[in-house]
Amino acid sequence: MTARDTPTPGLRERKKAATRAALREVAVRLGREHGPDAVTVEAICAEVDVSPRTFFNHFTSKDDAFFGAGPEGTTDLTDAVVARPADEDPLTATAGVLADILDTATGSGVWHQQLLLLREHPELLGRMHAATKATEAALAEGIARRTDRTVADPYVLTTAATAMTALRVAVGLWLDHPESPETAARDHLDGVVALVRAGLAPPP
Amino acid sequence: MTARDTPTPGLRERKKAATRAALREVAVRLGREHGPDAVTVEAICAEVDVSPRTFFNHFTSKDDAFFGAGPEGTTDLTDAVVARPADEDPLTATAGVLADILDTATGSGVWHQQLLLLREHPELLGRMHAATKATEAALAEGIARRTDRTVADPYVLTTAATAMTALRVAVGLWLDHPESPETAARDHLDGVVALVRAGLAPPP
DNA sequence: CGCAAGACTGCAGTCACTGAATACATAGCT
DNA sequence: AGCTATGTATTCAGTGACTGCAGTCTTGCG
Repeated sequence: MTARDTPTPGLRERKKAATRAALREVAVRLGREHGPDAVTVEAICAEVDVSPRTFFNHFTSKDDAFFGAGPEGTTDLTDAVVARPADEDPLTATAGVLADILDTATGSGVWHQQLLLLREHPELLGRMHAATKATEAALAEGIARRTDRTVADPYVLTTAATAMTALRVAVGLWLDHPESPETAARDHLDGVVALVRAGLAPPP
Repeated sequence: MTARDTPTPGLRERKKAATRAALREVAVRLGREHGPDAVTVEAICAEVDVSPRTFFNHFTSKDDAFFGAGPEGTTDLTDAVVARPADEDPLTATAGVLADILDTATGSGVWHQQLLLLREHPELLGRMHAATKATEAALAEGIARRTDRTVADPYVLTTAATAMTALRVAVGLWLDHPESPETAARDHLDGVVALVRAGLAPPP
């Protein structure tokens, strides 16, 4: 969904990506072991064997290491929404894009660890909000183009915000039900979206 | 909505509350003037004439001074949702509670300043997320009691989350339209809720 | 008045984070 | 292969958020 143009991005960039991934993995693991606050940047860097300064060349803050904020293009999201089948209404199209992301994300082991870290230490939730907001803005942009409206339009804003909320609720449900198979995350999203589509009418 | 039990809480507590309020006010004002990062705790304390150590006796972090996190009871919210007229569906009842809060909040001058600070410096949004999450949980509890369900129920979670999202979008719209009178915040919320109730169906 | 509690202060220390100068490896060109 | 330009990692020095501790002063109460 991000970049399909670089089959071999060059040794230099590969090494950079490797250290970045190593830093994130160690950060998440240590965070789950001892709690995020108890983990110092120095400790993370010691395990990866890089200097603390290098850490901040990769991540703008310690928290950035915990949840990706990696090179996930937000403009791609806008295009993805626009590229959805024309017969889908805005909510369906947006939810579809999020569902696709969910399918690819559930395959990542680090992603699950990140979610568990978030669940165990809710104080980190706030830090992730920035990334969520960027995603929401990208979705709003796509919805705006699709419906020939502006990004300040109440309908556009509400739909984008609600879609992100649905994703959040769905992921929460998915985490709360570890008994179901991993592919169920998308199903949760579908269920939540169905509730929204019904106008949140009280069920029988 | 919070405490109506202490007519005169004693001189000591009044002075404490006064310094706390002074710290918050100065923090918000300086934050809007120079940006949150450029404002040092030392500068805030210098203006209020207390030691920096005292600052951290009142607020756990510098950001805590920017948005209240004051003694706003969350249990009251749960009761408020339950106490709504029985003929209202869950979404209506929840939105009604939020609308009431909105009405009282719009009267506060500091509240508006805090919102403007948030709008001008979105990186602070994340720090407020914790408070939002607590509010959402309280709403979910109320909805659960109202509908005779559990707080883990997808419908309950989705409704509470969507209501909070609606509030967020409505406040955003309100801030974007300073030309309308102050009482319009509630109207924005009504509009957003109406969109949700329609299942976010694409408008003509 | 005298005493206990609590709010405030100063100090020392840790750690997140930044800018600048530098060493080093890689990429691209000849 | 050799040379150069570019980007990455490192070292160093410094700022500022935040904490624990020990001690002072004010307030509340008997």
